[in-house]
Amino acid sequence: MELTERKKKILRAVVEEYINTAEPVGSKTVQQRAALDCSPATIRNELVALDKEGYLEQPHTSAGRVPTAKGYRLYVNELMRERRLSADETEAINEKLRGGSHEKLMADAGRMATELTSYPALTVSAAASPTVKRFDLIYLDPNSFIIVLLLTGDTVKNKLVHLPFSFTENTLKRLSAVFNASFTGLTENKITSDMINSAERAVGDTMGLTSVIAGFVIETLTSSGGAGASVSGEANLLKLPEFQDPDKAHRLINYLSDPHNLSALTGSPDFGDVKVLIGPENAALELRDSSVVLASYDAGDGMRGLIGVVGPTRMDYSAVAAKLSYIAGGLSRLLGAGSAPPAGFGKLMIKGGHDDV
Amino acid sequence: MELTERKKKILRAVVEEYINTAEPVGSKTVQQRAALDCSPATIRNELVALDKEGYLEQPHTSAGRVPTAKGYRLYVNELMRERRLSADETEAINEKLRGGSHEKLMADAGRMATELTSYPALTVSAAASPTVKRFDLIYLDPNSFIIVLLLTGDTVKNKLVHLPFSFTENTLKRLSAVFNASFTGLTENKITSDMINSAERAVGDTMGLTSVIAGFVIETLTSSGGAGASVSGEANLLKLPEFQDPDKAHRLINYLSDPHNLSALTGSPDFGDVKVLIGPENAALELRDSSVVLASYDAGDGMRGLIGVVGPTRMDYSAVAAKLSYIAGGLSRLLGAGSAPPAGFGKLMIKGGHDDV
DNA sequence: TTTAGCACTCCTTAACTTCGAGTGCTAAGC
DNA sequence: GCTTAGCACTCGAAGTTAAGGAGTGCTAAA
Repeated sequence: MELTERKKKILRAVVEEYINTAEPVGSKTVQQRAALDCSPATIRNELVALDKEGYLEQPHTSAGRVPTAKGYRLYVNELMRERRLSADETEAINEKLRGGSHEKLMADAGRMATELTSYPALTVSAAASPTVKRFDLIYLDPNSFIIVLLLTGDTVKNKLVHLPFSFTENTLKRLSAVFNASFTGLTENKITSDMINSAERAVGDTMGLTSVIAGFVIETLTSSGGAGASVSGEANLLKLPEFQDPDKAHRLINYLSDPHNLSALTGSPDFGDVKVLIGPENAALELRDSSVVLASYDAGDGMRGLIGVVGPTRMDYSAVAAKLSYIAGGLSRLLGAGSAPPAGFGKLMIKGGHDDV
Repeated sequence: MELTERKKKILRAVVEEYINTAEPVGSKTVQQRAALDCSPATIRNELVALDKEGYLEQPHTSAGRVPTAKGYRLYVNELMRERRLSADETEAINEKLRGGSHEKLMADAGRMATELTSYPALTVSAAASPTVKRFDLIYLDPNSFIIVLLLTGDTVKNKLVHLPFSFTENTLKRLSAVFNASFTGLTENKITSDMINSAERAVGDTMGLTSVIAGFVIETLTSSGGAGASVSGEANLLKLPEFQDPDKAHRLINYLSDPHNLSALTGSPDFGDVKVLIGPENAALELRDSSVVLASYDAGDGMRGLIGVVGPTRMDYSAVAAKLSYIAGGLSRLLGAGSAPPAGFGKLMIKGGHDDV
């Protein structure tokens, strides 16, 4: 059942006032805020109706109204006015978000999001199913070499290997050729032990070099496929009235500090533009009375990521969504595949990172 | 002026009781705890003396006693009984701490420290002055290549570079040779623009390839020299009675979340075994009513690092120091040049802060 | 020097009060 | 039928007072 225009106006007023003050909103305040041509008494009647329909609730009899998750949902879907960023804000974001490795960019973006929204920010990035594009072995001495893997998404991974037995540079060259020929373009689950065995025979490796290298390849593909996730600005929660209870804050911060939990948020498959999860809409128990706003970006080459913030359900969704969307847009632009050619010299388009594994 | 035996016993009892309960300690409790052959009245007289000498204080008249920073300092320096780890504890640490990259090990060690002490753990690692040991360029296509640097400390760094102009594999080979010849073994401040220019001439590079690469080398040496720092388990503070005030907790967590602040802790140059900084002994204002316990490890090749925890001044210094010392010993063992077994491993030696206050 | 005795201090907790914002309801007005 | 003024009522927030108790400092005697 569709709400009347007036009810919508009232609901909007309640939500917006509550977002600002964190105090239950009374009929008189609504009247002023919504600039309605009717008395507080009339508004009280409407409030009762909105209450019955589940959009609002009272902390206790004879207190003002507070939006429910359903109320926020309607607000976000229909009532919210689009918030555009000010020139200052976009400029600040552009300023902070220039180049660097994928990791650095994500960290900067997270800090930026925290700074702009004053909520904890989280970033998650995941290659859908990474594969090796290019494979190299760098010979150092008879017992050591470096493995360098170029993955889809232009991520570079490396590992320094010391072995208790010796080998020749030539062996490494052959191994490198074999791996480039047979292990590129494969996702982790496509690599079988048969393949490793046949590679071993192809180079005549009797010492297990092949399996050391294959092990690293598999490990890298697995861990890169798993998302890289991090949080920043958790401490900001403590300033919010809804987290004055240290226990409550502890539970949430603790939950956020486990990257595993963050990756779970990617579970939601629809990488749309901005996604808002309000209170109980969150799968995780720990997030049930908080809200999460997520914006996704596309780094090209199968790499996708999320940047988001976690805050109380009482959140300025409009402003937060606008900011995150803008940041995510910047990330897509900076990381995305369709990268425009660099402007001039010294302004290089540089991808990849300093990953040491 | 040296304290009498009895006063020391009393001080120890107060400190240890307060560590356990977080409540001011009364004369009667001291009597029981210290198993002294005198009445509470006698102990009260002694408490007054310890109070006057600055080892104890009262939150208010007619409350029990609480140790001052000076009291804790004496306790840590002289009164504390060495705590040895249980087999379970050492086993748990050995279990968690096996291999992996330096970063992974540090992260594991931090988590371990948080888990064992239930305080936030911090890790800081720094290469004294890293240099490049080996230099490689991997040709990908006419516009892209990967730079791979092997640094002292066996850290490998890489970067994928896309350029708006093209070059040949041969050019890269020559560049690689030149860099290996003239840029290895140099600390960041030894690299001059003259050197870069002459390298440029040597390969006949007119496009600025050389300066791109040199830029990365310098950037890498600079950022690796700067310490890598991180914290984990900040949320644990919120469970402590001294951080029930969200504002206080906020200030500290915020302070810890800036890696720059953590690196500052390395400032203290004496990498001894274990270092305890009690309350006002800390330089940072934000740490003035907390304590920090730091253990250092040596990863060989000029790499050194710290692992520590931050907690209330009311901290079980003995247990914390033992645990950190053991973890740091493990790190030295796993990361160290493999050569000498870390001296005094498992043995507890505490170097203190200043004797003022 | 030690200790029993005792008055005193001051925090903690709980019960009770006041205050006021905001409600729901009723009845009158448009 | 919708709106609105009026009014009694509810209930938390904030302040006040009172009781309880842990622990002290002091004094005087052993």
